[in-house]
Amino acid sequence: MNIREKSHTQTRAIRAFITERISAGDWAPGDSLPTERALSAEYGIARNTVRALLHELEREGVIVRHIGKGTYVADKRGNAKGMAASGISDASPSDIMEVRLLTEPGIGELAVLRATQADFGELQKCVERSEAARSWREFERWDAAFHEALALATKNHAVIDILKSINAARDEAAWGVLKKKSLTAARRKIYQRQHRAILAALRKRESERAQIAIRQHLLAVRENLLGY
Amino acid sequence: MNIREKSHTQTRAIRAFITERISAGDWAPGDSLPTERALSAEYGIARNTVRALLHELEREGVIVRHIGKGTYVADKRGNAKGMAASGISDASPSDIMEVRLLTEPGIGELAVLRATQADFGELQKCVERSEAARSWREFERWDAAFHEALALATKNHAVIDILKSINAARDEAAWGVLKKKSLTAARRKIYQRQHRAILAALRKRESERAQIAIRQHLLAVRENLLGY
DNA sequence: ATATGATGAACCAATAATGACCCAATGGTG
DNA sequence: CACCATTGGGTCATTATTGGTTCATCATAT
Repeated sequence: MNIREKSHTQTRAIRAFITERISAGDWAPGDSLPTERALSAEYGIARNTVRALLHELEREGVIVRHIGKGTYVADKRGNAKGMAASGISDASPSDIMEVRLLTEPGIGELAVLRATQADFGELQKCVERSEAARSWREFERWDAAFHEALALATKNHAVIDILKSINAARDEAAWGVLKKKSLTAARRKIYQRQHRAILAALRKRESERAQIAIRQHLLAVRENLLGY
Repeated sequence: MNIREKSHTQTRAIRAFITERISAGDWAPGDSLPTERALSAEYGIARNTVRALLHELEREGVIVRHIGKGTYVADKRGNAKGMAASGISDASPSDIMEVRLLTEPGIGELAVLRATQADFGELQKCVERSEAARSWREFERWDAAFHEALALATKNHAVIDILKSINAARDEAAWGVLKKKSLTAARRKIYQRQHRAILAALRKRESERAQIAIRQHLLAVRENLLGY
């Protein structure tokens, strides 16, 4: 294939060439395409021209691009497969907190009904580890583990999978700054007390109290995270 | 296998390589993996990068790590394969109905707050199409669409994704028999009335009534589907 | 001559990866 | 018992890569 013919409409030919390589499976969905600079060099056209091209493809939903990461062939729904298989995408921190408030009290209700001693042990471990955490990141991880253990205690696979999705979404980049800023030492203390309160209510099989405790905890988290 | 390409998004390839060696039995369950520092040297990537990799694998339950001891291939749950495509797997019809009862009333609450006229139109369309359906399969599809439209009305991406997961799970094989058997003409009539009741409550922005209507509907579905 | 598209280069912003350094738990060894 | 090497846990500043942006300039067709 020879594309070396400097004409104004040359872009079209190259565009067709690239879409062909994509639809031919040469570049599979989820895969990353060569970088703009690489394409520019490979085809001997200016990077600006490549960019104009890719911009079109992006608008058509054929590809997805991210600064600092690369260009990916869009799959069924525009997830680059580089990221976590979370099942939840495009969700804002506000969205996530809302859905947590929606689901987690109910999860507590089920957990009260079905939790075993082993589940309580796991929850206890999470509480202790989170209290021993020496960094906000580590605290975050054990906090997430606590809420996941709560879901595991329900013995409901659908509940478990949903909470895993939520945790995965929590773990995504956009949160980083928010979490770090919101996790002061004082707030960690509060969260720890709330975690212990939740666990205590579960242990006593007090459904109502457990739900309220979970709700309070999540409201506190949201308040600190988002300011409302 | 050559991974020496030093692109700055190359850890994915190395990650794949490692999981491959694990699933190939190269590193058997219970065995210890090379140390972080060894892997770092072997693959020519920084130890921090290796750590990020292993951290992912740990979260996915593929490996277990202990300070001072080492990194081990997890031996227990068969999570080694990979994530579920839809986000929810292994969930029984009973699980699904439980999680629907847990979440959908709350979704109704949010929908009351945020639904636009367009959303009402979409819901209306689903109701009418489901009533015009000439097969139980078609009815099912519009019923699922109705509940998804409800989620869309919340404008919360996390809620939407979760309901899509639930719908995907509903659509799986194991349900077929149950659904077909449970969907008598009389029951379809009841469901239709309930859908209309839900939509009416939403239109009047009556949160409490909408939630109750949704709950009633789901209880009826569960009763017909599972007998309790 | 002018309009349009392509070019090249410089710079910005987000992300990935690195290297250097420390801490904490574990298991030996003297 | 004390000490120490090993191993994972974590932080931080820095570098490299990648898409995002802008602008002055050149080339070609009309």
